[in-house]
Amino acid sequence: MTTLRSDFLHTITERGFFNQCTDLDGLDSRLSAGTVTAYIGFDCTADSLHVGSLLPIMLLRHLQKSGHKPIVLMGGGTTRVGDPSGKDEARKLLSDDDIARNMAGIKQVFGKFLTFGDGPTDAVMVNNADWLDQINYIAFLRDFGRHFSVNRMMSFDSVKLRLEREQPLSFLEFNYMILQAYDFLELSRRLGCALQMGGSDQWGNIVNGVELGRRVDARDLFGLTVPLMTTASGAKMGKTAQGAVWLNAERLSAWDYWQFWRNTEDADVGRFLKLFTELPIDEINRLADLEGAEINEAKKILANEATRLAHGAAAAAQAAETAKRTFEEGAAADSLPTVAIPAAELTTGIPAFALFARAGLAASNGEARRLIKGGGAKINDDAVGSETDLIGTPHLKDGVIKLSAGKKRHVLIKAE
RNA sequence: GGAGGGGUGGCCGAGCGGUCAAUGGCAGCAGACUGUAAAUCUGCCGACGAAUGUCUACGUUGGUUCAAAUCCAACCCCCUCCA
Repeated sequence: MTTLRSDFLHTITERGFFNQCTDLDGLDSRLSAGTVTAYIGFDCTADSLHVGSLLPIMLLRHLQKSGHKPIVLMGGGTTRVGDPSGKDEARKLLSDDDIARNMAGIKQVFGKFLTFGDGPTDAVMVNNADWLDQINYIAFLRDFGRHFSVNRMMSFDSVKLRLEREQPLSFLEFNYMILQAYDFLELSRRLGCALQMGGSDQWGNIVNGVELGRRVDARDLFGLTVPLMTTASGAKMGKTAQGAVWLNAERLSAWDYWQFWRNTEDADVGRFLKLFTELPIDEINRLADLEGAEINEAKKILANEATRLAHGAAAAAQAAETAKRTFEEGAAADSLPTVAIPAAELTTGIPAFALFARAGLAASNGEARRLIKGGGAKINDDAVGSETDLIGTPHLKDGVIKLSAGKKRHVLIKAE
């Protein structure tokens, strides 16, 4: 890789975002010459995005910060088809209502990371349902279908892998890449968009769009992908026991979000700092070189920075403070997740297993019993003797009862 | 349309009349060791119940049987080959 002149490409390669590009030199020149408009598409398959989407979101953020214009494309239309990339099975079809609801949830996330508006480098959000829903089948086939070679489409991983594994691929899904290619063309026509970015699994879809633009409009379009994120031990990024690591506070509290980053594997700290914070590279290198227990300092900084971006400085500071009180001082920080129980019930006392289940520390009474039998449950930092012990008013300390499941999961019980 | 094969717990995958809440692996939870890490080792891992236990589960619906995930029938879905 030779020297890159544009700030954007320089930054993202340095920070580990770069996977591949259709024409790196050409893109570099274009970015150096002036403002470039670029887009990334997002599925509307859930009502929030999760950490898996954070990489492309950060990419758009860097794009905007280096003086270019990001477009967030909501896949309101394409979600109705379903992207087969990287999947062995067709996703179940979502209803239009679901899609609309999901889109509303996702929109909230972007406001934290990008500046929206009407200015030349302000981000805009568009929905591909706006044009895909209008398509006339025959006209579309004649105008664009002829530019796609089925032979070629079969060679793209999203299709090829499915066929090789003898997994079914419906014609509906087969069309996905054509629609995504068409999106790029539409965006280039409507908004002068010249670059599509996405995860490495989107490469085939992106290339198709670049080619369609050249064939139909003789446009120079570019594609760029970011690597697929996995942790150092090979797990997919952003999935935990409780489910995905959501970016919406409604789906996952800032405290849990902070904890997710705090628990990063050692081997990932440097890489994650580069990708998910905006600290200077020198500082990151220094942090990543910390050894042994010292690297915990780097993890705290990672958690602080990442939480600040998604939930704001105040939430990040509070999470950090709560963590300090809870883990370093062993105290019951009053900002731990709290569950209110009617005072009358506490007076009577609640069996320990039932309390753990109600606090959300166990999914069922049975699981709570197992937790207690296995010695992982604590009340006010003392192991619970028996699952049927009555817990109530006598256990209140400073007005709260601290329940712990293992070392990391804590909940405060308060009377109401 | 014809001939085969298959649908089992979050996933993969055994079981093929009772001893099956169902071997094993993965994932997950907890414990030990550590540093709120990884790796490793140990325990747990359907729901409800203090408990003998009760209930719900092996594509769906019926049937045979004292007894079915296991046998039979119909139906639904998937795969392979043939037309």
